[in-house]
Amino acid sequence: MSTSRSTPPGARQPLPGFLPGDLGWHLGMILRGHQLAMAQSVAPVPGQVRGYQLLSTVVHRDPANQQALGSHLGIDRTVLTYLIDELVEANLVERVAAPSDRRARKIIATAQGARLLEELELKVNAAEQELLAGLSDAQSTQLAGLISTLSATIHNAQPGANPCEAVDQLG
Amino acid sequence: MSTSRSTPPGARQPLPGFLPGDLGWHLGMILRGHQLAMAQSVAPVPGQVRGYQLLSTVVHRDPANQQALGSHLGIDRTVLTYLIDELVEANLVERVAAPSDRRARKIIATAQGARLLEELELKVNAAEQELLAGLSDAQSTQLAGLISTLSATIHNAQPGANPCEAVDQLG
DNA sequence: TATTGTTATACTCTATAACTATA
DNA sequence: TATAGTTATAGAGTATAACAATA
Repeated sequence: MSTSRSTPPGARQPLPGFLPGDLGWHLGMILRGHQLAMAQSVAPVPGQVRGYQLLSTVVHRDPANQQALGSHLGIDRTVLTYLIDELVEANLVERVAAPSDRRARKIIATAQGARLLEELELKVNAAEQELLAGLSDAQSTQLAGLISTLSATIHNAQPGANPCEAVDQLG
Repeated sequence: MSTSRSTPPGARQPLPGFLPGDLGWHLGMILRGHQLAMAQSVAPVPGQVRGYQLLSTVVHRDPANQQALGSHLGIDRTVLTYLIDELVEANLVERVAAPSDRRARKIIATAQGARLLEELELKVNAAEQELLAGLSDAQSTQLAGLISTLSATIHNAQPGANPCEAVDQLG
């Protein structure tokens, strides 16, 4: 097991019971299950899970402009334009002028959008809890803490790819 | 769905510090980070992470036919054909006749494919450990256990979507 | 000159349907 | 009739480049 280059001296062993790459395999399976479970809950919003996440972000995180919104959602600005168009068409959000920068648009929820989000959150929460049915409350809490830590680490380590900090500047 | 509304009486509360839907958001961010980290490690294999996972599955799980392989990877049989074509072209795997069923093909690794997998697994493991750098060894082990349980629950609850059991019949 | 957002285009990924050869 | 695999086609999703307005 002597390596000429890649492995650093203090490299850890694979996760117990996991083959190399299994972490991604399990994550992918869980995420697919999540999207499938969510699909039914978020059906009233255009753009599936993405549309729901956009509405949720707009209401709860109040990003200052579309760029901040797109960064948080992890989607390109060109994709975001079309997604927003759909939600505007459905009268769930609207574009308003950003106060500080006349180039930018701020996305806010309409009354109808805010009302719909409240309804959907009940169903989404139920769907997520059902997804976690195989774990105890303590285990679910544990998992939530671990993935919070992990995702925070990741977007700090990859500032270019996911500059989620931008969304934290409330406006 | 027995009720016309939604929330069952014993529904649990959202995860602490999570908005409804945040579970998927965090999972998505971690999975994107994982794919990004893996991309460099698995570059020699065609088809990116999918190609690596295919090679790993063929070597370590020895699925009886393409359908079992595709089920495990969570990809459609029509997509799988093209992916296998690429790996065959690169001389990493080959199609052989399945012993029990003349309609089916079994995918096995070539010597070159097995050799490459061994090399890549060192890098993949290093990449995954780097992704987990923000967690202690104990926390990483904890996380591995939790997502194993979760993914097992999920593909049991969705037998149609992910019949991974089919891959367990070694052959 | 750089940035925000839009639009048009092209590319990738995935799904649908039709076909063969076996069962 | 049903299933394993292939192929061709179509669709969704995403990225690239060019543009207008503003900083």
